[in-house]
Amino acid sequence: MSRAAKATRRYPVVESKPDFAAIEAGVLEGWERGGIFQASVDQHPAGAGEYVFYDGPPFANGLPHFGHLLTGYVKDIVPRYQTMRGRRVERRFGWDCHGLPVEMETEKALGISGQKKIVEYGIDRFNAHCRASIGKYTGEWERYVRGQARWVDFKNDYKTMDLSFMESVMWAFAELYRKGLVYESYRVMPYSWAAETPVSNFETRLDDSYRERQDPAITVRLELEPRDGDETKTSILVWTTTPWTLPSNLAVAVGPEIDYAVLELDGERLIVGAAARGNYEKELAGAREVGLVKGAELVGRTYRPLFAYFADRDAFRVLAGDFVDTEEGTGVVHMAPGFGEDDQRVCAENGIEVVCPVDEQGRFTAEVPDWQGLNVLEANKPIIAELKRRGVLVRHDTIVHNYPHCWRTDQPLIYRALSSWYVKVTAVRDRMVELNQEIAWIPEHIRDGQFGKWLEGARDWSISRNRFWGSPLPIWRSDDPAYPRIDVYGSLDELERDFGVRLDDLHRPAVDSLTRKNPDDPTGKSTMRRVEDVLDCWFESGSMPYAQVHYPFENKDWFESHFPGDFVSEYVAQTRGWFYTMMVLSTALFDRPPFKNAICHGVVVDENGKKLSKRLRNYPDPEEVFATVGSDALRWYLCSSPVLRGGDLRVDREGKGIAEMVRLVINPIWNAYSFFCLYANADGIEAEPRTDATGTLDRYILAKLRALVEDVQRDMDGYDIAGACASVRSFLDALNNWSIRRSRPRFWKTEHDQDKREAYDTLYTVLCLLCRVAAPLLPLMTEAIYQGLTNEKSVHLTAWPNADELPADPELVADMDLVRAISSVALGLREDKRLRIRLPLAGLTVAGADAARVAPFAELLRDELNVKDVRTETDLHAFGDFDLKLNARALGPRVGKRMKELLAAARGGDWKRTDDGIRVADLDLEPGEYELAFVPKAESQGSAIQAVPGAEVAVVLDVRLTPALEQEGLARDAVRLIQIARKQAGLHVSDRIRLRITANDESQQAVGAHADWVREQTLAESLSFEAPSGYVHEAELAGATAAIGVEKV
RNA sequence: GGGCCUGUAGCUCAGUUGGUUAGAGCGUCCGCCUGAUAAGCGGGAGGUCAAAGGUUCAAAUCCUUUCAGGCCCA
Repeated sequence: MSRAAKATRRYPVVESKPDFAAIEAGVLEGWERGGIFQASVDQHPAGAGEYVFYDGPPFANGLPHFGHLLTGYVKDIVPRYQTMRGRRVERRFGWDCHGLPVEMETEKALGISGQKKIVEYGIDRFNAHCRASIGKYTGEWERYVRGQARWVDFKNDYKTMDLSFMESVMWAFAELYRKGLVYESYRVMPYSWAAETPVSNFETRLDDSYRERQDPAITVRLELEPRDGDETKTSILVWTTTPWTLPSNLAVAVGPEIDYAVLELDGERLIVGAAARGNYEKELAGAREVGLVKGAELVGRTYRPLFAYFADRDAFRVLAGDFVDTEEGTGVVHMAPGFGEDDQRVCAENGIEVVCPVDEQGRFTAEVPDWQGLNVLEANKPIIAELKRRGVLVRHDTIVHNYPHCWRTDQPLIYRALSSWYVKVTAVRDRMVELNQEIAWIPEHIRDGQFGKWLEGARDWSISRNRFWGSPLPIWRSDDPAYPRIDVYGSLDELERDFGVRLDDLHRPAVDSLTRKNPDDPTGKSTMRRVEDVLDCWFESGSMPYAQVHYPFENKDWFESHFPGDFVSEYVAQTRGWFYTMMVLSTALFDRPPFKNAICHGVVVDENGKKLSKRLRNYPDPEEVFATVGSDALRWYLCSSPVLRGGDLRVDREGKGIAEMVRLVINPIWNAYSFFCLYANADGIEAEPRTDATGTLDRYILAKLRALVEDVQRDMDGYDIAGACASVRSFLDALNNWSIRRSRPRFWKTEHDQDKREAYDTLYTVLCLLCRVAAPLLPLMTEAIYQGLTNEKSVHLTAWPNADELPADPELVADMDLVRAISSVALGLREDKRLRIRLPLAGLTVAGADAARVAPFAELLRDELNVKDVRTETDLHAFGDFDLKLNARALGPRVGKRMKELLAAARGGDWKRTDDGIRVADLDLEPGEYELAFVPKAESQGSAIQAVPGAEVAVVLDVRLTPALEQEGLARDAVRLIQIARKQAGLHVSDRIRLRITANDESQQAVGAHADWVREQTLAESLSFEAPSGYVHEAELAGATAAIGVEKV
C-alpha cells in the first residue's frame, strides 16, 4: 500500500474523548519532575524587568473553598502571562500566622480559656503551642493549590511570625510613631468578652459573624425635670435592645429635625417621635395629642437618672444626634457613652464623661453593686424585672436581629470603651484618596466607589490587641506616672542598645522580659516596661510588601525600585481588609500607593444566590471536580464568568455549569489536536512551523490567529481575563467549524502534494500558537497538547507569540466571513425547501455588488453547499429590489429634527437614485449615510432567493431537480451508510475495505452509476452487489432496507 | 439611614461615545450534516430591556424618582 510511512508515528496516539483529569494529573507530575515552574521564573533575570506580584497571606487555618480557588486562578493566570511576556515573576506564598484564630484554637486544644488561665499556663508554652499549630493546614493548602495548577513558591514562602518579618513590622510601627501617626486613646470598640479582646472592624465582618439573635427590646420612660411653667409630669420614651447598658445611661439623643408628639395619657405627658407613635398603639391607646415639637426644642432639657449609680455626674441631658431615626423604637435613643460609638462621640461633644462599669470578662463591676459579677447579657433579665417593679417599663418585646458575634468563640460581641493604640489614619486620609487615583482597579468602579468611598470615610485604626500570639507593640512605658516616659523601638539593634540583649525571637514573653530603669526618673525607682498588647494581625498583612523582604534591614534598593507592586487580586470585601491596610501603611510610610493594578472579583454563591456553606453542601466538592472534569474546565468556568467584574457567580450544586466547559472549550481544542495527530500519524508526516501557506483556508486561519494574538494580548494587558477567554473561544469556532472542517479532504487525499503539506504545517502552526496564547487560561491542557505536538519541555517556557510574525489579511478574513454568511443563507434556503444537503443541486448564484469578493471561493461554496455550479453576478436587479436604509448614526447629527421625517420617507419608498447617489425626499445623501438592503422577488422559475444580512449580496439557489441529481444524491446517501458501517466495524480511517451491497434496484443503480466515486470515498478496493459478508450494517436507503458489508482487506 | 453594584429571552449573561428590526451561550422544538469531534451546523419559538416620569429628531443606553436583589457602612 502507498501509505508505507504509516509505520512511523511522530505524534501521540490521541483518544478523541480522553480522561482529561488523568491527563492533567500527568502534566502536574511532569512539571514537578522537570522543575518547570522554577525554570519559568529563572529564565528571566531579576532586576529591572521584574513583575512584582503580591500574594495576600491567607490565615494559616481553615480550608480553601471555591472563592479561594477563583482568587488562586486569577493569581496564576496573570503571572503566567507576564512570564511569557518576558518578565520575571516570583510567587512567594505568604502565611498569616498570628491572630485570634490561632489563639482560640490553641485555647481549645489546651482546654484553657481566658487571659488569666493563659498567664497561669505560661505565655511561653501557650505561644509555643500556637507556633506549632501553624503547620496544620499548610498541607491541605498545598494540595489544593497544586490541584488547581497554580504555580506558587511554597519553599521560599514568608510567614508573618518570622523574625525578619516581625522586625520590619516593628520598624513600620516605630516609623509611624515618629511621624506622629500613633496615639493611645480610650474608646468604644467591638469587644469579645469571651475572648477578652477587642475585635477589629474586619473581624466582625468575617463569614457568619453576623447572625440572628433574639434580644429583649424594651421601652422605658424617663421623667424630665420640670421646667418653669410645667405643671404636669412629663416623660420621654426611650427604646433599647441592650437593657444592661441602662445602668450606665447618661443621656438621651433626639433628631433635631424630627417631629415629636407630646401626648397626654392618664394625667401624664409622654414624648415620643411622631412617626414612631404607631409602634405603640396599644400602650398609647386613648392618648391625646397636646403638642408637636421639633427635636431641637427638646435639646438641653434634663431628666431624672434611671439608676443612682452615676447620679452625681453632670449628665442626664437631651442631646441632638444625627443618627436618630423613627423606624424602630421611639425616636429617642438612650446613650451610654461607655457602650456605643455614637453614644461616646455625642457625649464627648457635650462634655459628658464615659463610665464603663463592666470588666474584661463582660461582668458588672462594683460600680453597679446590684448586679456585680453578673455577665451583662445575663443581667438583662433582672434589670428588666427591676424596671418593671418601678413602673417605668412601658413595653417589653423581644426582637430577632442580625447581631455580630465573636467569630471564634461564637458569643455575642458587646461594645465597650477601652484603652487602645491607634494609627491616625485620618491624618493621611486625603493623601490616600489622591494616591488611589493612580491604581487601576478592575472593575473600574471600585476606585471611586467601594474603595474610594471607604477611604474618604476612613477612621483611625485600632491596632492593639490585648492578646499573646502576635507581633509585640514595641512600646515601653514608665511604670510610674509621676515620671512619664515612652520609648518606641524600630529594630533589634535599638533594643540591644537599650537593653543589652539581642533577641532571636520577638514574641512574648521573651520581649516582655526586656526592662530597664526609667532614665527620666531621678529616684531610680521606676522601670520601663513594655505595653503588653500585640498588634492587630491586619497591620502585619498590610506590611507584607516590605516585611516579606525584611526592608529596610535588607533589600533596601530592591524594594525602593520595585514598589508599588504590579498586581494584586482578592475578592471585593478586601477593599476593607488587606487592600485597605496596605493602602494606609503604604501612604503613611512611603507616600505611594501599594500596588498598580488590582482585580476585585465577586463572590461565588450557590444556585439560589446563597453563600457556599460546608454544612449545607450546596456546592460541588472542588477536589471531586479536579478528579472528574478537571482543573482547567473549572478555571475556565470561573475566569470566563462575570464574577471577575465584581458580580456574584452562581454555581449549581451538581457542577453542571463546570462540566459544560469541557464540551464548549476543552473538547474543541482537544479535538483539533486529535484530528491533527490522527492524520499526521497515518500520513507519516512531520509538520513544520510556517506561516507562508498560500491556500485561502490556511491564510484565513493564520490571519484569524494573528487577530487572536492581538486581542488576547490587549485583553490581558488590561487585566480583562474574561475578555481573553471570549476571544479564544470564538477563535476555536473558526478553527474547528470552518478551517479544519473545510480542509478535511486536503488531509485525507492520497497524494502527498504541496497543498497537503501546507494543510498540515498550517494546522500544526496554528495549534502550537493557540496553545501558547491560551497557556495562561488552560495551563494543563495546552501543556499536554503542546508537548504532544513539539516534544518541547513546556509551553510555559515559551515566549508570548509576536503577532507581527503572522500574516495580516483583513480583506481575506472579511471575504471568508462573507462566504460563511452566504453558506449559512444557502443552507437556510435548502431547509426551507426540504432539500437535504446530500442531494446535489444544479446551481447557485451569488448576486450583488459584493459578489465579486466571493468569486475566488466558488469551489469551496460548491463543495460546502453541494451544488454543481456557482456563479457570481454583479447586477442584483434581476432578482429583486432595494430598500433604502438610513444610517441614523451618521445622518442624525446632520439633519437633526428632520430625522423622523426622513426615516418615514425612506421606509415609505419616497427616494430615488440620482446621478451621484441617493436622494430621499429632497435631500441628497452622502456616502455612508445610507445602505441599500436587497429585498428578493418572490421566487420564480425554480429559484429560491434570500438576501445576506450585512452585505450587498443575495443568494439564488436553483431548486430544480433532475433524475441525474437525485441519483447522485442517492449514491451519497449510500456512502454515508457505508461510512457508518466502517465506523461501527471499528475500522481505522485509513483501512481499505472490500464492499458488498444489496439494496433495491434504484439504489443499486445509483451506486453503480457512481461506483468509482463511491469506492474512492470509502476506501473500497472492490465493490459488488453480492450478499454481504464481513461486518454487515442494515439501514434504510431509498425506501427499502439495504445491507452493507465491509470487510477489511 | 447612607454608599456602591445589579435588574435585558426559561437559565447565565453581552450590548461600545444615545441611532433604525436589542444579541450570544445553554435549554427547548424542527431540520441538516458527519472519513476527528456521543460532536457540529442551520432555523423556529421565546423580550412592554424592573416600573414611572423627563431630556432628545432618536433612550436598554443620559437624568430623576420608585421597586427588587446583592455587597458594604451606620
